[in-house]
Amino acid sequence: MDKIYLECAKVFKALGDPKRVKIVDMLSCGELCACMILEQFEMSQSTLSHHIKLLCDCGLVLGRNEGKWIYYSLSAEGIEKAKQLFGLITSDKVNCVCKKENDENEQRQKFQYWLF
Amino acid sequence: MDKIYLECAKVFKALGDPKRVKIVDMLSCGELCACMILEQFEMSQSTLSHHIKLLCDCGLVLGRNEGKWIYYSLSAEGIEKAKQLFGLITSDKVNCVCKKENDENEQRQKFQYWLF
DNA sequence: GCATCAAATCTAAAAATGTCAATATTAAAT
DNA sequence: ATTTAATATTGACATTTTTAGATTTGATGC
Repeated sequence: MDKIYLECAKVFKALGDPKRVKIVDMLSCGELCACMILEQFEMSQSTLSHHIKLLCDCGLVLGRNEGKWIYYSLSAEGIEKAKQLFGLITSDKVNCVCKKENDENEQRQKFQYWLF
Repeated sequence: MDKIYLECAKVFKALGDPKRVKIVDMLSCGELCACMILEQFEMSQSTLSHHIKLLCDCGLVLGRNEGKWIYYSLSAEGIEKAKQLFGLITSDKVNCVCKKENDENEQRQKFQYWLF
C-alpha cells in the first residue's frame, strides 16, 4: 500500500519542477534530442541531463539512441500510468470506513482506507 | 507561459511526497480533521500541519472550521484543475513547430510551443 | 589513429525541503 | 478567567535537490 504512495510521489515529484514541466511540454509535440531542448533553457548541459534522467527514471520519458544523438519523447504508457495514479488517490474509495455511520470514536479506531 | 509551468510544478510538487499522497488518498473518501489524519502517521503535529499547508496552498485541499477543529477535504475544483494541467502539458499541441516539416536548422531557430 | 560532438557521470557548492521541539493562536469547556 | 484541546507558526538542524564545472563515455568523421 505504501508502495503506491512512493510510486505516486516519485512521478509527481518529477513533475514538481517548472523546468521539468517545460521539458514535458516540449516533448508533448514530438521527440527532441537533448541539444534541442537545451537551446530553450539557460541551464548547463549537465543540469539538463540530470532533469531528463529524473523524468526517465519515473517512466514519463523515453530515450531512443540514434547515432550521436538520443531522442527523447513522452512515454504514452508512463503518462497513462500517472493519470491512473492521480485518479486512484483522488477518487472516492468504495468501502472506505469514513463513510460508514458509526460513532466517532469507533470510526477513529477502525479508520483505514482501501487501495486496489 | 512560464506562469503555467510554475503553477503546474507547484501542484505536482505538493504531490511529490509519499506522506502527502497518503493524506490526499485519505481525504478522497471524505473530510477529516487533522487529528484524525495524524493518527495514521508517525509524525509530529507540526510536521503534519506543514504538509497540509502545502496541499492547501496549491489548491488541492480545503479547510473548513468547525469549532475547535478544522475539517480538511479535497477540493473538487483543485483536483480538476490539476487534471487539466497534466493534460495540457502532456497533450500534443495543435500548431507546435516540431511537427512542421522544414529543414532541421530552421526548425531549431523557430522552435516554440503553444500554450492556451 | 585523432578530433569532434552529444550526452552522462562525478564532485562540490548553494538552495530548498522535511523534520521536530517549543511556542503561539484559537475555540471550547469549566 | 482558566484550563484544555486542536492547529499553526517559529527556529534550528539534517537531508535532499538543484546546479555548474570538469571529466568521461560513445559515436561520427576525417
